[in-house]
Amino acid sequence: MDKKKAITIKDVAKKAGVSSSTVSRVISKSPKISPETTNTVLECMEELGYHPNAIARSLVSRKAGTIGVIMPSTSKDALLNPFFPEALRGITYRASNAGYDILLSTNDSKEEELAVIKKYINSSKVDGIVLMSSEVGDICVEYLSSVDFPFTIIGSPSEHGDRINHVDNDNYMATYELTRYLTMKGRKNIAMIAGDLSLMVTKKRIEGYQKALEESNVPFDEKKVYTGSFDEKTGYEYASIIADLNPTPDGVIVTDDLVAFAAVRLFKQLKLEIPKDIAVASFNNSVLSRYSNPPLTSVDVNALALGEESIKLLIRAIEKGDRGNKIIIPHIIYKRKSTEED
Amino acid sequence: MDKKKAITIKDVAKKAGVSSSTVSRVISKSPKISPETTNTVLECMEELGYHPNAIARSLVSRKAGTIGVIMPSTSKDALLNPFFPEALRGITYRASNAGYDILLSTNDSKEEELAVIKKYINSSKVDGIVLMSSEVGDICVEYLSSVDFPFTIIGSPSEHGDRINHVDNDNYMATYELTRYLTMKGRKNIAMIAGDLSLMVTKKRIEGYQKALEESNVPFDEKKVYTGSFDEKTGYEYASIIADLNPTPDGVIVTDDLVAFAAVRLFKQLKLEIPKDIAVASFNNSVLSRYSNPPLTSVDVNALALGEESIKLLIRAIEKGDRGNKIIIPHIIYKRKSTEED
DNA sequence: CTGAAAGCGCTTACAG
DNA sequence: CTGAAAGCGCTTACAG
Repeated sequence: MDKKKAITIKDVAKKAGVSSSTVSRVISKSPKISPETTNTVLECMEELGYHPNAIARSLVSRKAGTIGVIMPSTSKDALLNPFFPEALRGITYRASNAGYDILLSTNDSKEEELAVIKKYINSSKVDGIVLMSSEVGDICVEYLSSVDFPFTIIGSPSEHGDRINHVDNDNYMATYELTRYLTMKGRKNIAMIAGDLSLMVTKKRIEGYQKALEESNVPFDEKKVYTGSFDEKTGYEYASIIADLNPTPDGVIVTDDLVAFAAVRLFKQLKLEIPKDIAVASFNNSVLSRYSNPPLTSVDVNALALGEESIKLLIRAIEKGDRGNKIIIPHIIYKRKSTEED
Repeated sequence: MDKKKAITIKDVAKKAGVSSSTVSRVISKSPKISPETTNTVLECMEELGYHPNAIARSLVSRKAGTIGVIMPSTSKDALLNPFFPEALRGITYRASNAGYDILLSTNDSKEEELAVIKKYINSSKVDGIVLMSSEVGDICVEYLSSVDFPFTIIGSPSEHGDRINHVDNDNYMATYELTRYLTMKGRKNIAMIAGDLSLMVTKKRIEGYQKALEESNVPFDEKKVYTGSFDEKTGYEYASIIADLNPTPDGVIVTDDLVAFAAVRLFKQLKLEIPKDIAVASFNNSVLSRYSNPPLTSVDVNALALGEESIKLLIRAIEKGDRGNKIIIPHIIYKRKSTEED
């Protein structure tokens, strides 16, 4: 593939009878160019079909005009719920509005993520980075902080949070409210399937759950909090353990619809009625939760807004050097039949 | 944000006591550098913490090292099924293995897509482009062909397909098989909810459906093919129309699980038994199809492979100028209770 | 096997 | 308001 000789700023300059400096200033909308020259230059650009070369521009301006987005591809952060696509949509939307492109990377481990981050930064390909997931003691957060490169986390950092830009839900409060709602409905024996303990969000949610139980005078029993891997299979396994408890819990909080859905299926197999015998409440408000039988009560975390705000924060970090900003996106609890007896 | 003075090839050259040409050659693994010089240069790079600047490299090599991915964000291509995230995973995986980064753009219309494509190309930010969806008479396909820029479609082009790289399923055959399978089960009155007619995939699927009916001596009736917008609401509406037909069809093919799921719910509301009264078969094999009650027979299109192969093709297009290659990814029909009476 | 030089397409002080 | 010149950090013929 040989590329044909590109039309450059010089061609435009020659045609317009000005210097390339002037053309450059027209491109960057510098105010000190007379309207007339601006116009002739603009016309010449049009006629020649000229387009600025972003690469050359980056080289001298030392701005990539690009934001790196680091996304997990599997595992801990169940990729099956619409969280990531939705957040990504918010990210690309805001970024492109602000004139940034998105460099996307999906990775299977934190080590891989770190390698990509270093590559992006060292090769000057990006001006800032969005981390779409973070865990306790996250090595990527650690690294980005240490080199003071502009970045934002979707989620919360486990350490020095006052110096790290992040956007998150109030997961403590969301789970508190969800649990309180169940206890208000008279549930007194509530289990939880919580996800991977290495994730900050899991910790926060367990805290909210515990707090709500305590306030409701329902004893907190850490044995009834099931953590670890997080997929359909886990949903089945934990659900069957929960069903076997004596007495059987009358409520379960599950932190993802997909897993909740699996649990519901198992409960139904065991002839447990939902919500009569056991209420089920969940997170992410995906299609699954709406269409499940019965429909699942679920917390909508507003992934779109999380994505959008992460970019707003990042751009402030890039352009103004802002650090340590935090934005909380409101959640909404959608109450459905899985917790509401008729 | 002022960036600290970067460590450049010159610093390495000085420290190693060689010219920057030599350092450059070491970076690009040019064979004509002696092992000794190579080693000392490598050491110096290590000691100085040197990393090549990808931007500068791109400028002179005229290669961006980046692939643009154009993704629809809404509408016609129901974003709720895991197709896009999965395909994206295949794309990023293959691309990063081949040393390319991914520039991602999500767009709400073909006009927007075209604008982004032009921007990517004109600003030299990408070496090639993947189109994740295409419609009949697609303006992006038209443009990319006309400028002969390397690109691949996931799906099929409506015109001059012999010159356009694309990877697709055999949607004609998949739907043919699915329909035949229903007629073999004794279904004689099969409706179809097919999706947006402006998409190539919709046309192909309708053709396969028609062919199978004809071969089964079941008359094809285009009135029983429901096209147009494609979401949960559509699923409900068309399903209620279908249920009202006289006689009521004994089978329906729906080209997406989410829509099928909505249809199933409506049928159940109307006390139609599935599959006894009406069999339902669908596409995409998402979580929904597995967890639906009853589980849905669904065609798995292997989005991951579609993504991976699209990149393989694109890289050949970029690096070797290949055009007009086509790859067919095998589909798998997962037969489940929605079409299988016990 | 290695170096000096030109150049990729821009921007930006500096000078006028 | 405009231009000449230097430079961003690299690669690549050309020459030796």
